[in-house]
Amino acid sequence: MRIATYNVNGINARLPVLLRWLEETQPDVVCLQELKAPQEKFPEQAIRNAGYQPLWHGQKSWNGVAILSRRGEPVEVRRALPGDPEDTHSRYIEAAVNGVLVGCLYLPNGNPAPGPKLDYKLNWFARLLTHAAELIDSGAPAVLAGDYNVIPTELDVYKPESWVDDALFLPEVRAAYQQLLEQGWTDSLRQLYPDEKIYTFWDYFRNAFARNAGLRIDHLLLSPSLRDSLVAAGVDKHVRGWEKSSDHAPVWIELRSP
DNA sequence: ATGTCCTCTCTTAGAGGA
Repeated sequence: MRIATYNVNGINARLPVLLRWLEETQPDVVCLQELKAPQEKFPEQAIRNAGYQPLWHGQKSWNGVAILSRRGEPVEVRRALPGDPEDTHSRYIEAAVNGVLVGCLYLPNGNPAPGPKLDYKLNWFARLLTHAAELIDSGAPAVLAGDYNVIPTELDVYKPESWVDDALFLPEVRAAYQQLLEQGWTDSLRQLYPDEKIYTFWDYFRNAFARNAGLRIDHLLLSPSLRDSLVAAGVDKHVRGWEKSSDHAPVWIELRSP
């Protein structure tokens, strides 16, 4: 079972690239972030024509998350992260798909930091930690996939010294990510490739992709019950080089069928 | 400070977000 995550940076602007990638790699489950489309502007028919059943939570202009499945209907569990009914951002959606609980998340960026945006990010992260602990306690086979906006370690950024004051790399943000791992979640790519430079995002600025000036900020975290099912993982880096590409590349894992 | 891309609007240029 292949599960992928892809920050599309505008699903309607990205539709040709998304459909080309789906056709090429045919992941079973796909988590999308940054739809940048209101609920009614999601390209539902095009996604269905590609063989996927979609579940999505849109929002005008910003954010927006979706789960696509070609292995039966994704059964919605929730479409918001618990813990703050006042939070209006569409940044989390969760569904049961083909026997796995899939949480698709778009963690706040947090820049400029310090400031209210960093505060929002840290509060959101605290809610994620609470929910993630409950998922582990439930014993369900679960994947938390998405754009975490966290550079976990120095190995995950082309030039760490340039990022020390950035909200993606601040000590308190990295510590929160570390807490997820301490709860028992497994960072799939690092599990299989502990020492390799692997990036999932390259800025549109300054010719970043050509220079491989990238960051690893898109992650697929596995609950303890899935840890031993992980058989492969990777980044579809070539997609970042396509015409009209997102600034992120798709990231995927392959789980052994139970 | 800058670079680029996407979306929306007090829309065809500029602002906000990333």
